Amino acid sequence: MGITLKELAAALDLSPTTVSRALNGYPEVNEATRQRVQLAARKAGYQPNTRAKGLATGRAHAIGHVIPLSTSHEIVNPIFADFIAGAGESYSRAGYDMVLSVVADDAEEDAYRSLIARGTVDGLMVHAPRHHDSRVALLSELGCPFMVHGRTSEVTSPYSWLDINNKRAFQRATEFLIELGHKRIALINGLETMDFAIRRRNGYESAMQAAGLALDPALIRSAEMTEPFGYRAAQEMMRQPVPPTAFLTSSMLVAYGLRRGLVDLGLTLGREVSVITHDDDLSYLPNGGDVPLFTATRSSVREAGRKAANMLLEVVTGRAAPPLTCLMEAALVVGSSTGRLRQ
Amino acid sequence: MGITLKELAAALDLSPTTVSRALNGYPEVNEATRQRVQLAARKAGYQPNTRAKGLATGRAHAIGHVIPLSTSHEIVNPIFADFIAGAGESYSRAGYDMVLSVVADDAEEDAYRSLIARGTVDGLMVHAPRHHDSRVALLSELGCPFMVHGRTSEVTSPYSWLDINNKRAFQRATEFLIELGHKRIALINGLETMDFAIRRRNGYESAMQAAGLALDPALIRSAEMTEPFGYRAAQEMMRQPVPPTAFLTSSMLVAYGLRRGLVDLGLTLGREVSVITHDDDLSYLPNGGDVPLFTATRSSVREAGRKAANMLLEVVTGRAAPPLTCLMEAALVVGSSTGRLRQ
DNA sequence: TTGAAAGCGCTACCAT
DNA sequence: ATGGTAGCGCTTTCAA
Repeated sequence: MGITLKELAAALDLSPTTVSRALNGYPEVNEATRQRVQLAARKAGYQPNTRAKGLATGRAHAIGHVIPLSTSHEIVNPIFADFIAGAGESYSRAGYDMVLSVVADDAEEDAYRSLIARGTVDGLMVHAPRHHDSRVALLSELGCPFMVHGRTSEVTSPYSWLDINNKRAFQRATEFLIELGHKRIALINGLETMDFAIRRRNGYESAMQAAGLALDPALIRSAEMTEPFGYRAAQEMMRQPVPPTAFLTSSMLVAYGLRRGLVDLGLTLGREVSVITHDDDLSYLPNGGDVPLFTATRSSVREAGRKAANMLLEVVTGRAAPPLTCLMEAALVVGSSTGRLRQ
Repeated sequence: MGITLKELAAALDLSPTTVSRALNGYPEVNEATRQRVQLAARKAGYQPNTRAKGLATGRAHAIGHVIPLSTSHEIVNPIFADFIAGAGESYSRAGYDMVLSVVADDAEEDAYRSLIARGTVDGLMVHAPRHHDSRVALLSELGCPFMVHGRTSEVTSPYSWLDINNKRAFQRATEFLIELGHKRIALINGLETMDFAIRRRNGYESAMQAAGLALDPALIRSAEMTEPFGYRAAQEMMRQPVPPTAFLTSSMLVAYGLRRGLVDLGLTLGREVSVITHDDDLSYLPNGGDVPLFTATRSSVREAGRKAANMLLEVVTGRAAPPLTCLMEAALVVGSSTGRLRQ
């Protein structure tokens, strides 16, 4: 370990009280004393013991993130990882620690309870909310500050959240494809137990209906967003009697699977079939026309993580009163030839 | 919060001492008393305060992972996320917390120092070791138990690590391609400041040299493992006077870029050009012949995380004395048509 | 088998 | 402006 406050005080021939005050910026300390203390602390490499400080103040200076194991395909999802990275940045900057709790599916609620009851964290971030999600009620009841990345429905009490405007994003993407003349647009959606997937489908359906286009169930598919899912969706849908001319999807992994599936069928992307991805950044492609239409890039997701974490910290430190909410618009990059109609 | 030990003791008309002993499995407690205490604790939802326990015992019951910000392209790397997920599993099971510290590049060493000095963690996991990495010396000096995921060179003191046998893996993959008749094999490697990349190159070079094949610098490229890197490598290499007939690479993202780059050139994967990926699992592809040769799949990386965490816990709890080491062989799936020679 | 009491390192209240 | 002291909630001698 390092040196303790008491030892530091003894070395300076001061009381622990004064040293503590000097280090924590209390005004009643003589400026000369403060300088002396700070210098000595730095020289001795003094760092206050987290646990002792926490015990005395009643705050953990830590924020918890709970990751259920099944969802941990999820952790592999760049969206998820980037969000965590962004949040971690904010915590570090604020002098908070991030506690990640990876637990079995059925132990998720216990994990929240435990983190709170043991006093390990001052606040919690809730990931991947389902359309109906009991965690919001649970955490409200437990009285621990929390922030949801996303939203959930049918919750009576207000709660803090930060979300991408998924409905609007998918609506715009669909409109774009429709303007290009597409009529058979396939939606390769995430699991529709998830709130974000419902919203995306709503956006897609709004745009289709507004354009007077029929909703063909054969063109809508929903599952966990993996590569195999994308691959199979591409293969199976293109083998239908009347295949889609465009695919709209939401995940980098699904998009990879889709593209591979289409290429394996001998189709040329952007000519014979279009793939519009939600979270894919393909701006490195040489042809400007191949820039994707529509992206929630890594940097924007990380930004979301930073922002959500900062909002949570506001609440935790009492600088703001919940609920705090934020609806971010997805970045929209226009000019994609991958949205081009079959010629 | 919850109820405290003292309150629980008062309610049971016992001393805190006895309650503590009963709950922590000390043998000298009357079995009847223990039952009574455990029942009451469960009913009251009692959870010991982490910080108080830590203060009293001197252990944090937490393990730290430090993620430098620049590397946090890295966090997006499925390999990295899966490892964390696996480690998190082990920690949870052992009743340990995982503390993730995301910090600016130049603050990495400080982050380690701080985590240790503040007593926030009992042990540390070191990620993405460079070929020459000062962190091992630092942590050895600080005397904090740690475990490296990977290895580093030129370190005098022994240290604990868990690594994939990268050299052997790439050697075997190269041999496989050579057996298929490939002579111009491109290596699209990770950043060669990283230890794993050096080892992979060594494996590749050994196999090439053993087969009497020349090492063409034009066929070796090294950079951070992103999609754009793969795309550009494919495009540029295939435009050389004598292009490669096969690509050997190490990352899912690079492989995606590579494949897209090749497809954009109008080439057919597995027929005109081969791509062998280290960490890609494409076993979902319908054609058995398209199963990838060579994988460090998500599940195996997660397994590595679990294992590394368990080893670290062994050291932290004093059940084993460092250094603990483990060299895992990469899974090898033979029979890939993506390794097929140009026909 | 149980309990009293002294800390762990820090903060915060009450004095001076 | 500085110091004494009582905890925060738990574990751990030492006694009984």
